[in-house]
Amino acid sequence: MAKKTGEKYQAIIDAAVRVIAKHGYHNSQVSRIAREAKVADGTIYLYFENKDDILISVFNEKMGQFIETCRERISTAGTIQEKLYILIHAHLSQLSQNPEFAIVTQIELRQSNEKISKGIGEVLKTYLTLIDGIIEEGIAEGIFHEELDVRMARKMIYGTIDETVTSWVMKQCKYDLISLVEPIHNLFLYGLVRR
Amino acid sequence: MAKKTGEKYQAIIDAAVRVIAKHGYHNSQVSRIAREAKVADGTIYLYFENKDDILISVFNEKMGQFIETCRERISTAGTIQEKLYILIHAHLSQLSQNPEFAIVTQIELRQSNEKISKGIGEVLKTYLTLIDGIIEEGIAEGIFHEELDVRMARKMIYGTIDETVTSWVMKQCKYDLISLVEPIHNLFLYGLVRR
Amino acid sequence: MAKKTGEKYQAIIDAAVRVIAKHGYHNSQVSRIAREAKVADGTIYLYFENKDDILISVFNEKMGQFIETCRERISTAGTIQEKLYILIHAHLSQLSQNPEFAIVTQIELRQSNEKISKGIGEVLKTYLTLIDGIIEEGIAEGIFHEELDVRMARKMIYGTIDETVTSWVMKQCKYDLISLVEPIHNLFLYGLVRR
Amino acid sequence: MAKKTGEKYQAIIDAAVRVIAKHGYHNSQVSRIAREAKVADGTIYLYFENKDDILISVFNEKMGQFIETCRERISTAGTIQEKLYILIHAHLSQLSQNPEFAIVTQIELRQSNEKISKGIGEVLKTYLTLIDGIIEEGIAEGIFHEELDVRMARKMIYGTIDETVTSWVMKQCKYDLISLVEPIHNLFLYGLVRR
DNA sequence: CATGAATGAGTGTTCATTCAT
DNA sequence: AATGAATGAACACTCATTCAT
Repeated sequence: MAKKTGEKYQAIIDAAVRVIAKHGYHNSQVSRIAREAKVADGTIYLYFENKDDILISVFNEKMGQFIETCRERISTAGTIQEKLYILIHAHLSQLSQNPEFAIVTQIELRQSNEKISKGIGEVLKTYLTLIDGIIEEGIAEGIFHEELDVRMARKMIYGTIDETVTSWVMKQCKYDLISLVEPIHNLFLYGLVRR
Repeated sequence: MAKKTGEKYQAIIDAAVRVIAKHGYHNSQVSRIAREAKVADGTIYLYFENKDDILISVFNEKMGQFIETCRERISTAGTIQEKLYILIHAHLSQLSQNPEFAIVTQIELRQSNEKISKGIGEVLKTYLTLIDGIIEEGIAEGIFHEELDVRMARKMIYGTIDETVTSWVMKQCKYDLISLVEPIHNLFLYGLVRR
Repeated sequence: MAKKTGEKYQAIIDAAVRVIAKHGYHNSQVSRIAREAKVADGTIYLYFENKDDILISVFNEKMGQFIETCRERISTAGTIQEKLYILIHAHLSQLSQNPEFAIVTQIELRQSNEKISKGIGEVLKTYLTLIDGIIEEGIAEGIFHEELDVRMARKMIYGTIDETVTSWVMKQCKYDLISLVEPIHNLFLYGLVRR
Repeated sequence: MAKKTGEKYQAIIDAAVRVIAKHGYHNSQVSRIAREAKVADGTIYLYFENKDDILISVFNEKMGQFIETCRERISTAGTIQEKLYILIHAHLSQLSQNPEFAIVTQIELRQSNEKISKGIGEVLKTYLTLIDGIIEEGIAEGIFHEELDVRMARKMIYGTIDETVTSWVMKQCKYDLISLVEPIHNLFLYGLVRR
């Protein structure tokens, strides 16, 4: 029914990101996205089931690329510590370079409804699995604590980075996000306590 | 104009938490909250400016108590490590005992609009300041790394705990949250890397 | 049920005129009138059947005095021409001295509903009858055209004066109303055509 | 945004006149007008900004034609006296033939709010200017008193005719309005006093 | 494929009125 | 007589979705 390809499909996805970033989720009417994408309102429904589907697709498309980029970069790393470093860096640098998308993921998409949350959850899982992989490898290599709770460690990593980006967006993306990679990396590896 | 005391005020606040937790923010009509609180629709507006004000008040009232409890418990602790432990424990145990409120804070309130976000931000700041205090004290006592970036460390602590609670709520609050206090505490103190 | 005397009755009437003149009919809530009269909302209903009754009573009370004043002044006049002059003068001077009441009669009360219109009609009739008396006397005395249609002449007199006051109110009561008595009088007596 | 043409636009305008004339301004809900016009509630908002805009448009559309008709007919007249006669006749005959519109202009539109009054004022001014033209011409031709106050004379003419129509509407449009043209004309030209 | 005019369900808020005290 | 907290009916407007062209 809804065909998920074609240049109009992409145009709508891109328009949606721009509109949501600019006007906020609650002011992103279908007709506004249509206008921004220079298509008719009805055309939207040739490519998307409904409004939620636009939002979910936006996230999937963009997040898909995001994760792929992370995975590729990590694969170039040597040590576990480097992989973790690259993960943090890839996450922050990508959002840093695309503040509009950052606004959408950190703020606007969380203001949406349950159905969207679920749709998003699916893709996020892939990302979390990527993090899990690094942690498990670290344990297997004897670098990380062997009794580490993988899911817990993942929550620390994801939760910390996510909170960092949210703070940055809330502060109008005014400061340099990349400079935080190093301190985050250190916190993850060695924690708060001095030796 | 809107008087923020009285038993009806409390009844509405409590009804709002129940209704939002059960039906979600977007299905929490004023009339539904009124019915749940056993008052007339119009009565709501004797105690609250508007719908947003209900949400903000819910958060302020409940979060106010939450923070106070955290602060009190922390003041009983001896070492910095204990204080951090108690913070994590207080946070998780309180939400653990009130899953309805947890749902509201972790999911529903983030789906609200800008005005609500602002109202919430104020109170949250108090909590973050509480965390900052612990970190600064840890540095001053020479227990934490002296070059620690306080705001970054705070983001790790808050981000990790927040993500932990969100995960728990998303998984229907099925598992024991308190058992996570210990691993979180260890992660915060010593990080991922084995010595 | 509603007792129409007492100092609170008067206080409410006066408060209503002030509130309506200042905030307009559609912004004159019962509670606002009550506050202005320094009585409780419920007290209003000890003196008035309902909101419409306040409005009607305002008009009756004030218009009653208005008509009485007109009648008294006219009785002092000698000729018919003088009586007509005095009528115009009494009408314009009274409203001129009380712009608040003028606003209420010319603008606000006409924005009210059917029931109020009817209540007002009753009192107005008394005024129109007063005008009729002058016209009939004029005809009887052979001063006015004998074939004059009394009701039509009355409509001219009332319609012209009323339109004059409305214009003046719409123009913020900025100019002198009394100076119009003379030209109106001339128009009534001799019409437009030169002899 | 609101496109002010098309058959649905006309249908809504006409429905509004019927509904308001029948049920009164305060009982003319948008949904009622929509039902009468056989369109959906939302369709109203494709053609009108808001409810007030319907009322204003009703007046402008109908009053526009009204004024145009008056102007055309007057242009066929010879003497000033004839022009005045035709003005009165055109005014009364048009409303006489459309009692529904008469009810709306004389009663219901005056019960509306300030914004509507303003919208209406604009068009009315055109009509008053038309009257002014006749008076000025009468003075220039030496037929009317040279010291005539044009604005005052206009108020007499408009006020008298307006009051005449209002009376007629209040009396359920039961008697013949046209038969009043002659006496009104005489009053305007020669006033009350016999020569 | 594409259009965009038309649809109509859904809801926060006001305020005249009541009545227990 | 007086109060004022509580009531609940009423309504304009938005916007996701459809479908005839």
